[in-house]
Amino acid sequence: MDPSTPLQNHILDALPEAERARLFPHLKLVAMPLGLVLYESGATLRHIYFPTDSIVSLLYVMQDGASAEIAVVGNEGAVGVSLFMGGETTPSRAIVQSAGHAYRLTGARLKQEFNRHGEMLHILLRYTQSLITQMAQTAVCNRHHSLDQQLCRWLLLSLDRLEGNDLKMTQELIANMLGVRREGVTEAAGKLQKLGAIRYSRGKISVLDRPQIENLSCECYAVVKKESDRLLLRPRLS
Amino acid sequence: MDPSTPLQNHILDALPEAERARLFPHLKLVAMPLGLVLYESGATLRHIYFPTDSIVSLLYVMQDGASAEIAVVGNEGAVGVSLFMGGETTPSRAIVQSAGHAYRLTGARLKQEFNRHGEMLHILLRYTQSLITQMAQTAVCNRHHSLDQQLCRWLLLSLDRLEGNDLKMTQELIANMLGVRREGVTEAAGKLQKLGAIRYSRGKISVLDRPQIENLSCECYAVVKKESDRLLLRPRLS
DNA sequence: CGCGGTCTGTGCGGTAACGAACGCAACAAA
DNA sequence: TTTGTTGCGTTCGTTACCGCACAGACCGCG
Repeated sequence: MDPSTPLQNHILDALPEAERARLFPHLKLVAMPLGLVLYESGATLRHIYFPTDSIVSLLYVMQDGASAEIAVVGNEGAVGVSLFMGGETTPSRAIVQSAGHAYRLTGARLKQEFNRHGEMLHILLRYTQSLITQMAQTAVCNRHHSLDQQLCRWLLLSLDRLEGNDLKMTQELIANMLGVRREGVTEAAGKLQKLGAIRYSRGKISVLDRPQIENLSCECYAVVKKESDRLLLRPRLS
Repeated sequence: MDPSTPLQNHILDALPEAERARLFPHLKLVAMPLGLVLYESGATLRHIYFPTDSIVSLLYVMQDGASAEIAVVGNEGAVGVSLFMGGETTPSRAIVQSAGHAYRLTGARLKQEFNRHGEMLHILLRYTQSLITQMAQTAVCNRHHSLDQQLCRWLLLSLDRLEGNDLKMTQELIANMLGVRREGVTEAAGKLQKLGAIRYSRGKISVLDRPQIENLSCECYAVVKKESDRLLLRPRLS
């Protein structure tokens, strides 16, 4: 493959030619099967991952086994920011939520590139800020919004990171992500289905009416989306 | 004042002699009165603040006026990380939660120092990671833990950033931070008072039995504290 | 075809937090 | 001393979500 073809990951694609060429030989395209754990809470990260057509959830799992999603990462970002932030580990778990692929880079190579203080550094830092926004909004959303609204937000976040309008996802798994009961998801999803906004059966959800979902969602989705676009799509600042 | 005296802000104090000396002439010690808004949602940041004896809350305020605290910053950190992360703004508000002082640095000077890629960069990035941890844990806590537990967590976070065991804070303000009703705080605080863990009246809270508060708190406080210590107190890595 | 596992639907009692309203006490200013 | 303000306490009905239990529906497989 030619180093100049798009890699389908926004961060890699945003790199200037020289940096991309330098990095390219060290990128390894790997499969990301559903449920694969990229890193565990507290475990030292070996690689950073740049998803292409996969989605990864950053999940916090509590002592009693309950869990909550902190953020979701797709082809707009990277998994393993603590590698270049300096901490090497985080108290959360990264798990593949939608199967696909990702480019993988060893921690050492990443730090090498990061320490050249080129565009890679700035892009990664801006991405990290958008990740921070997503986490902050998740906190707010968990505090104030209903399960129905949160489900809509979650569907939209996933949809934005996928081709097409279908996602393979059981209600049980969604419940794990949102940190709620499976029955709660059944009920909320049932409402959406009655409204004709989605259709689902046995682990496959088809979004039929995205505008309606956006309407039913809380402001959190829009805030994150807007901030994310501002940080990552707009022409470089400073 | 001599540039080598401790400044009572962990980030500044952790800088090597040379960087501290370079920065010192540009630091301005400013008063931080209760309620002062350091920046509004979406507004361009002019300065970065390094609190000494003050505490700043990062608060998200929703369209309908409801609010939720995202993180809290004291003398362990800095307010305005989006300046060096590259985004210049954030969708949250920074408001002084406990009066005191802070060192202030213009955004331009900060970026100048940051772009020298010295120790300042690494310290700020590690601090940012600890901030990320705090936000993530806030999200989890909002999802799964009771108001009582969250109040305990909040008290501990504040105590860690203050001298002594008293905090000036009405139940109404605490409710704003936690994003709950004032009555809920009254009830939770009443329980703590009955247990002899705290005493309060008219905006002054005295913590009498900190170990008990730690006991009643959820795991979230300990997780954040531990990760924060790891990132900021331990000898420099890599 | 029948069997077993996975996924979804539903119902029921329990509870934590909500919204609203009101009362009271401490303090400050007039 | 009165009056207004601020901070705290309490009550009541409502609601969203929980935990549990079980039933049906769909799918793959022998």
